[in-house]
Amino acid sequence: MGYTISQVAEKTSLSVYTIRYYDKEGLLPFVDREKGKRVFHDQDIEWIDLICCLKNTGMPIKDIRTFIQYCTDNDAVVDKGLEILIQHKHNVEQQIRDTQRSLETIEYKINHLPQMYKEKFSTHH
Amino acid sequence: MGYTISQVAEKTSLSVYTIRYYDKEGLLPFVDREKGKRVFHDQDIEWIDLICCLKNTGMPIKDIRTFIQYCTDNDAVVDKGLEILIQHKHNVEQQIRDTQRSLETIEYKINHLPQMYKEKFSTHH
DNA sequence: ATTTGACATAGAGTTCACTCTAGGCTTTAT
DNA sequence: ATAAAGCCTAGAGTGAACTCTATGTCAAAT
Repeated sequence: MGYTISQVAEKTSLSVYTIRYYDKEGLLPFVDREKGKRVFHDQDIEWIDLICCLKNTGMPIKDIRTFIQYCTDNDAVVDKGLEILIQHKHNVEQQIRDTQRSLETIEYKINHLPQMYKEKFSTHH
Repeated sequence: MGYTISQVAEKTSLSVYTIRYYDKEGLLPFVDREKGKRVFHDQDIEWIDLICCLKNTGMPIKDIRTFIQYCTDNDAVVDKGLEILIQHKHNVEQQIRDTQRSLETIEYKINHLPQMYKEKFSTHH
């Protein structure tokens, strides 16, 4: 019943340091304490998974904090949290499109590298 | 014939500071000088575009430097540059898949946020 | 002739997201 | 009873990628 910080570190592949850092930064206001020690439950892991997703898709820590604050404040504000999540979803979709465009450019450059090389660096010109 | 640093800044939407920084970091060894001032040509812009693509897809500066060094050394090593580019292409493809998975998680969480909220924060439990 | 503007360098400062150290407490094993 | 392991906090340190400041040069405009 309840995980220690190092068990959560294993489960989430975050370091213990990072989890404490996230807590310090206000990302984990929902974590319980027992005699000063953090005790994590399954729902907490779900929240941390979401936090990791947001981080991995480029949301800065302070925006994640804002999101979590909206979610923990009260029912009225959870909608604002939802709004942030939906907006971020659109950002990530755009991000995928941008990365795909970069990928196309990289593929193009792979095919044209010898030529780019010649034009610029060949002793021949 | 040839662009100034601020013209290149406009074209690439990098700042003048960033371009100088990249040069300092050895990313732009191909840029000519005239009386101490950098003079950029169209091929240089193509190289800078590639550099931006690599940066935007998460390649660290020092790896970009290595790549550029391979490309500028001599014909024998340009193949090594090509190899790096192809490897990076695979990384980016993986990165897109990862981001798509994160996106799916975010979509799932959007649908389950009210429930996650209730389970953890509702006064009712 | 002087002022303005764009360029240059060296190096300091900033921000972000960790990552680690020092020092302390508490439970468990020997 | 002492040592080891695992938790805690506060705060210092790190590395990446800029971003800016100070200072200086030089060419063109007034």
